[in-house]
Amino acid sequence: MKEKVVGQRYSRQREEILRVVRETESHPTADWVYEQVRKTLPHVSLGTVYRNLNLLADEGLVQRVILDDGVVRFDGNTHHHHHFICTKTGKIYDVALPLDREVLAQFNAQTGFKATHIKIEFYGEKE
Amino acid sequence: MKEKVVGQRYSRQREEILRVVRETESHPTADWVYEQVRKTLPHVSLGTVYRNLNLLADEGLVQRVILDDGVVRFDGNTHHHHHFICTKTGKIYDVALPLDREVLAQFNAQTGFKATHIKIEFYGEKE
DNA sequence: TTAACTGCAAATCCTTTGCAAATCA
DNA sequence: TGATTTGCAAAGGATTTGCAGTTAA
Repeated sequence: MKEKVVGQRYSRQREEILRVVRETESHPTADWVYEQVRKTLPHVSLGTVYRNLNLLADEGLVQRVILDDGVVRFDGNTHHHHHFICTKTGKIYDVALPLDREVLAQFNAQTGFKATHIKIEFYGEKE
Repeated sequence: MKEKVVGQRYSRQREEILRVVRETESHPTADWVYEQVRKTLPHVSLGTVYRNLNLLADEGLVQRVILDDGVVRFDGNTHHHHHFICTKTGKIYDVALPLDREVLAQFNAQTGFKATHIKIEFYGEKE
């Protein structure tokens, strides 16, 4: 379905890049996305992948994720969520939990800051 | 006090680098540390700063901090703590709060993961 | 037609590394 | 002296950018 995917003009490359990010839960790097997209568009360039990932992230169609290792990854899940990182396998899992309000409230009460949002990373071995 | 600062051999450069990181609360980058150390050791090289920051981080004498912007920073505060990032100024504040156990417990109960530690970033305008 | 997009390659940024000289123990 | 550490400069890896050609609208 060649829908116009952002405010910009349609491009096959962008469509494929978005599809790849959406179809995985692996929180891929730009390079991994590039390798995948190459399977359907062998002449795509890495520059195009970077340009489009950034554009899609700016549009809010994908999320940029940077964890402790400093590696830039992308996530097709654009709902607000946190991450669990398995310390054994390195795998990253999306986790949504209704803890935010509570933690924010406690934090603001205890510190006097006015935090409005929060990002949590959980580490441990996935049971 | 030219104490032997790590398991390795003493060096003036390493001492200065550690001092600079300890004396600021600004969560500096390697480059900022380099500029500061240059004030007392004008011939220090950026490579030496990187080498020592990494060494000190590995020894646990400083902490490496990577937040949403992907920039690698260092923190002389080696106690377990979280960060508050002012969305207006970009300033990073250390925050210690006794919320971890609680959040971890709730998270594990709700998800079935076995998270053992947690990293929280708070965003908002500093009151 | 023409503004947006692409592939390519070069440039940039941050960090690491190899090496010969200097330094600590 | 011998092992570490240094400064320097070159190498590396990830990402961005300039440009001429291509393509969607």
